[in-house]
Amino acid sequence: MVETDMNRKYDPRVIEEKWQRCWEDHKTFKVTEDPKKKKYYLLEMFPYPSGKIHIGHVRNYTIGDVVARFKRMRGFNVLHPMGWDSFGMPAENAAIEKGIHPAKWTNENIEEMKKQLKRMGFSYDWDRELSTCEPFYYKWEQLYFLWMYEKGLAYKKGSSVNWCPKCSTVLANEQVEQGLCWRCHSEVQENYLEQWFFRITQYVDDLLEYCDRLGDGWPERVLTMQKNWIGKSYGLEVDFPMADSDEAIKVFTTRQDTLFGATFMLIAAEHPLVMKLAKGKPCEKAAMEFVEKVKKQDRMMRTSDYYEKEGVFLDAYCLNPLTDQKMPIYAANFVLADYGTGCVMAVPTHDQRDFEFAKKYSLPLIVVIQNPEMTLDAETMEEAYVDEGVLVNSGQFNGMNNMKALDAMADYLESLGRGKRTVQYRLRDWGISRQRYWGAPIPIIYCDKCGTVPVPEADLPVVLPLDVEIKGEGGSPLARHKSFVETSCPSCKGPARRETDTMDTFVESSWYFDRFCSPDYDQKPGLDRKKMDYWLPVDQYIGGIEHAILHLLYSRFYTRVLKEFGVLGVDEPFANLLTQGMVVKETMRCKEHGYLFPHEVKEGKCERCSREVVIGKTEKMSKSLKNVIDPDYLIEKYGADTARMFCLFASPPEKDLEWSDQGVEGSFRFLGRVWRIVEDYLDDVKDIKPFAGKDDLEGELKDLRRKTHQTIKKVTDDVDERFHFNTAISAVMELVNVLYQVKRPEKGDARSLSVIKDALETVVILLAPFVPHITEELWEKMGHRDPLVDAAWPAYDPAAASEEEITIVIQVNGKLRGRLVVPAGESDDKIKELALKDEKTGKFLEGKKPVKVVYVPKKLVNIVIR
RNA sequence: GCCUGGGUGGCGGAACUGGUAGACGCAAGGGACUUAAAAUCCCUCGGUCCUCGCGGCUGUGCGGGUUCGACUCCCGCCCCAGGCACCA
Repeated sequence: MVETDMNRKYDPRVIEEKWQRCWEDHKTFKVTEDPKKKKYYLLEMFPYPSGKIHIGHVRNYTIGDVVARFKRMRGFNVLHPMGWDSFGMPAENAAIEKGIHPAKWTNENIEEMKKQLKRMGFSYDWDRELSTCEPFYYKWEQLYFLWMYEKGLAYKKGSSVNWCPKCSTVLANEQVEQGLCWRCHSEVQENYLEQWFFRITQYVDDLLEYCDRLGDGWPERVLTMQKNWIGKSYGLEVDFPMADSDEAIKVFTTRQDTLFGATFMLIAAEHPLVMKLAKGKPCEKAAMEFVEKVKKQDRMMRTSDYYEKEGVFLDAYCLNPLTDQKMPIYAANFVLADYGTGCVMAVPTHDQRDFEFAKKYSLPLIVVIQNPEMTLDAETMEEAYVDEGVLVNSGQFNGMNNMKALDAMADYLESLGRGKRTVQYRLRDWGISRQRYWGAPIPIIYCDKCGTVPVPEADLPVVLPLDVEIKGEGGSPLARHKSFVETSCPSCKGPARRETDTMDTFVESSWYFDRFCSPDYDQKPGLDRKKMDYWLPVDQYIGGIEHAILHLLYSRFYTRVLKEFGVLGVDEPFANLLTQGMVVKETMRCKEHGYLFPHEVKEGKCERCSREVVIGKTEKMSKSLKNVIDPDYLIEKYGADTARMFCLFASPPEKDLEWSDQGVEGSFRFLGRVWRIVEDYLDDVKDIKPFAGKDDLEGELKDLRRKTHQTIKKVTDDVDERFHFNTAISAVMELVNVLYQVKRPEKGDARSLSVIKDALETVVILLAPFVPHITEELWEKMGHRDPLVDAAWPAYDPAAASEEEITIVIQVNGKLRGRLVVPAGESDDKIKELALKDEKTGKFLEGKKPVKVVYVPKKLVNIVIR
């Protein structure tokens, strides 16, 4: 059959669908454990099924797919799964707004997004697909909860939460906007609720310590963020005796060196001690009002600027344990109740907050660290002195450097029995209770007689009932669901109530990567240890920087818990982490119609009113700014390969990707260029074997062969070691450019054509991980029966890649003055000699004698003159 | 305020341990093909000066320094992005 021009044109739609079907039919990406092969577990952060994939997903998953396909070609047994983080609030909101059941909404979204992911040609083993909202999944999470409860790793305690009285539900911090509920704008209250917690603090030192061991595989900044979040600080607990009783106030400080300068005491407003001290005194009323005010202030804190430091005197005194000086006690709005002991010794001379407070309430100041540059005077100071210096007014410690005195003073206080070295952390236990419907039920039953009773393992899963009424108000739908709530006590069989809180969705995402290793395993404990041992840890994890702290920290914690249960055997879940940048695009707005979608702009004018469009800042793509690109549209117009190509080529993965329509066009053009050069040679090279590399070549063909092997090396290094796909692709572009430059050999010139064929095949193979469809098609056209996806990654031949001539740069005093082309094997002495004799360079020597000649082998000669 | 990144042509970005700054792509300009256009293929492309050369000077946020030689290392400063933010 004669091929017409039509079916020889690059038509992405046809070939992409063809190969996607082929991969699906052959289950190409299905993997099983194979002890003979080296495993490679590649994972991208699974998506929340919000409806459609966005460009951020396209980028994230394309990066992962390149690595997965590359590793596969390198002979690894690659696990590359995909699933759905399918519990969460948007589903509940959709239910409230549109009256669709969360389950229906979620599953429809999954359906749609799965179609889109398949259309991108990602190499997932879909047989391992999981969805966290299925009982089949969360059943095991409930089991781990029971085990954690047993070990005291899960516990219940009272804690304060953001509470919206109208919606009668708890709000996450990010759902409180300027102290108001994000949905109904009622004033958010502080509410004290019994909540479930995971004791993450039990592993705090281990989590911190391993930050350093993860060193090579994780980005530095993620580790610093985690370390800061954990916030370990070494200090001292010091007792401050009350002036008129035997009791004492305990404070935590890291600055015992300033203790002689502590002139008053501060207590967090919410601290019970505040009302205890004020009780029955004239200040009681003022104290109570103050506490109420601060509680409200606290809600505003996140969104407002610094608020003023305020306090109220509690008409009580304690004593400085070293000077016995009387210290007035204040309740203050800026002291944190849940850090340290909730009480703070105030040193106004050396702490800016304390300084401001002291000025406001005219409290005494004593300088205890003297500034070596300029003598400090407590009377005239305008701000606290917070740098290093020499101790003064500090008894036997006078004259010491304050940093050096830290240990000495700790020893002294410990010897007096008034202090004790301790460690404090910023990290708190992880509150996992959510007063919401669309989440995994917490497997606990409350009985009036027996108290808190865990659901017996045999009764798991506690299935989330689907027949609920979901309204915006009136609290959790679960709490209103009679047949769910009303149950019998597992221990006394009497009437009992179920826990109606569900778990934070971060719990599901803390172990999904484990479940991917044995997604169908239906025996206790839901994870098959043999498979865990084969696949874990994840060799490469890829996702957005927005999860740098919470998701990654929780996953690290959960891994430790599961290890303790013997469910798996690794210390850390993710050996290597790549955090990819955001996708950004310029914003466009019209004076009349506000932000505009790209399709609403026609030739720089607003489609509706023909006004000039103003190009705004480049920002992260978001629906509200309308600077979005629809992946479906891209695929429709250019195909998945072009979309992938652009995401990879425009910038390295860790940087932000700036969207450019012209850049997409360029990527499409390049693929067309590859397609045409292969098509062009196809008839001539179809039956020719690629050049095998024994006989000598000359001229252009030798250059082409050299370039071919240099490209293999460059692409291999860029992809394998650095994940720099943009430079890898430009290397292939260079090779393609050379192919276009080469003079076309005669039809019968088999030897020359074999070199061309080798170059063409190399282009196709090297591009395979990036653009799998077009390359698979071209591979087939070139006469291959076995699919490219299973082809071996080429090895480069160092001999073929080596240059026979090298260019030596000649510098005079570090300035480029000339070039020298010499045979690669030329001796150093000869090169130096040639450089010194060089005519052009000679002009710049001004007849002077070189003082020195620097020679960098195979690179340059620098002649130094005075 | 503190902690991370990062400032390179008109633009996105290269330059891996100090050794030819600007690979590759986009945009722009020119040429070939075409009746014409599109598509395609080829060439030019940091600035500046002139004697247009295989040319000189200059140029990687700014100011210093180290070095034979600095986009790269050190010190000081400016700007941008992100994270944390009263943690005692």
